[in-house]
Amino acid sequence: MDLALSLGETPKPLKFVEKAQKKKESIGFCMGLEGPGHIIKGNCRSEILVGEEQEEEKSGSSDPPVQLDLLPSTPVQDNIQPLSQSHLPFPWLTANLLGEPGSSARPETEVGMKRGRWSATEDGEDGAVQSSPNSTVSTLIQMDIPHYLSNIVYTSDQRSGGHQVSNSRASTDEEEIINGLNRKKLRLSKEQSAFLEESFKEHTTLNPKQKLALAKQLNLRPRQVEVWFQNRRARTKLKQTEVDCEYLKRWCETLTDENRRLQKEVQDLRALKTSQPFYMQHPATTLTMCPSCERVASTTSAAAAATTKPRSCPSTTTSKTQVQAQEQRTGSLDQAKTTM
DNA sequence: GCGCGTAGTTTGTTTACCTCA
DNA sequence: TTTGAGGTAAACAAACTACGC
Repeated sequence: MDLALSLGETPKPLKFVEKAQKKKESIGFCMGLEGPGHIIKGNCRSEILVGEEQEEEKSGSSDPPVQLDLLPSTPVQDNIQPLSQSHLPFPWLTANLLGEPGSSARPETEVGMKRGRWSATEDGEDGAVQSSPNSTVSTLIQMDIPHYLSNIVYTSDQRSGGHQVSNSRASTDEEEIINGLNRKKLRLSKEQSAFLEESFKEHTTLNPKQKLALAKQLNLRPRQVEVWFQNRRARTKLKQTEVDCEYLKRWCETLTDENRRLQKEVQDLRALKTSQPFYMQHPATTLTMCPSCERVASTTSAAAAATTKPRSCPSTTTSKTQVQAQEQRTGSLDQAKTTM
């Protein structure tokens, strides 16, 4: 993102900000400082919602900000409030995020925000910065988001922390044209991704209700949630395909080895056959392999026609002479092998 | 015709690596 | 030799399109 950030200078006004200001809309693209040297930036949600999204906005216009806490240290599941609404699409989805009518005093939900501020504790990743008051680099994003999530302000680290800011994608086509972009792509925050992953574990597909609830909870558009699930399913399938391919590859190698071994055995038997005229006294001999013991045995064509199982197979009823013949053949084969 | 899912594609972001001053 | 800036390619993910059911 190319933002002209400079300390001590007045940032260039953005066209769409100006435009929104003229419209007396809260566009929510905020820049500021969070302590000395703390650059604060972020593109805030300013979106002309249509259809159901617009309805959502209207429905919760007076609600206080929702505190989300996606801190890894506070697993979502551990903070699940007992579901008062059994119809909630996800067990870890707390009811207060669904914008209950008349519920002005919502309990806090722990999804990464505390008092409307992302904690963004992304420790463990190369130089990830905690967005604490002591952090040197943090991004404070104030999002002008739907009213049911209004006043949410969260911090997120910058590049070092990986995916951040991103949130609150939501410019209209008009704005995108203004910004010279046909398509804006903003990365979801780690918290959002983690939350979506959790929900994906529960359901790989979403019904409209679940999609809306998730979108609300994560402050994303339903379309974003939908796309995320689509891509997630695609990734899962791709991964599974790779695993299957790997398995088939190994299986193919095994079969190739087995085939090579058997061909070698056939070759040995043929060599034995030519070196021992004893076999020539017999009528047409067929080499067959017992599927159970994988032993190769020679049988007459009549016997082979009668059964596919070699008569020398230990698993079958064998006569004394057959065993002796097998032993004789085996011994000859071993002898032939040692002389090779 | 609408809604949804999938496959394939496009595009923006991140990151590692390299070069050079 | 070290360091930081800048360029580049690969990998990844978000978003889109076309198509089928």
